[in-house]
Amino acid sequence: MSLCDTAIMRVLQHPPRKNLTLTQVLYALSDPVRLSIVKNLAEDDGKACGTFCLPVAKSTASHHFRVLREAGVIEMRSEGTQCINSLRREDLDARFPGLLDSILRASDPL
Amino acid sequence: MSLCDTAIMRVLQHPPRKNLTLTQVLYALSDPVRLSIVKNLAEDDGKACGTFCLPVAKSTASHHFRVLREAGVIEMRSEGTQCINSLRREDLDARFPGLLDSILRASDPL
DNA sequence: TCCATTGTTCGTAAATAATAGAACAATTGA
DNA sequence: TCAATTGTTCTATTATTTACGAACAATGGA
Repeated sequence: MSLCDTAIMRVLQHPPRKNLTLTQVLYALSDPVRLSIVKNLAEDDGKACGTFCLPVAKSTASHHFRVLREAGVIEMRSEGTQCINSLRREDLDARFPGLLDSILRASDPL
Repeated sequence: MSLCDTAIMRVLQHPPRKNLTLTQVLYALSDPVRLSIVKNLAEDDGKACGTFCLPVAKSTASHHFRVLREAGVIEMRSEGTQCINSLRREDLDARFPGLLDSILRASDPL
């Protein structure tokens, strides 16, 4: 069955670009676990939640992905039983020029 | 009496440049009150705590200044009964190139 | 249909953080 | 010396955040 024909497709809310706020983005990135997710995506975009090696329980990881999504930092789309994540680079760059790059450069290498 | 001769001079702890951490700085700047302090200092450095128009009580403001100081974002020095604040631009730029600028550019004008 | 996989949600507990008022401390000027 | 100014610290309260396990839901393959 094609993905789009799926009867029940989880709809994840993403804030539109214009609604992104600086403080919310900074807050989302101020947690080590969440920052590591973003750093990981910056190097390898489109990864499923389960492929990240995080030092927290599954439910906690789910929470962190949600914080990133609601801040507008990542986009999540379900694909089968998985959840594919990607960085909202264009939106972040448009709204906060240079911010993401400086943060990625400032953080230690993976 | 000269400032340096003062018998009891409050000694404020400031983290050295090398100890600044990205997550701590991001966290410090993720609060609207603290971000407004930093934006204010970026335009008008060397202001005393009392000259900021903040929507919180004196003790709460004191807390926010401390968070900024302990994250290494601002430098505080006492001068008489006042506390003079300045942005640690050079340290921030050295440690996290472009970060402060992008944040100041991204935030709305005062 | 059954089961494994993947991730979310719920309930809850522990830790953090923001806030304010009151008391306090240091400085300066009258 | 006394009082005003400026800011910190203490204490308490409230709210938020992080965390986990258990239960649940959706998907896809055997």
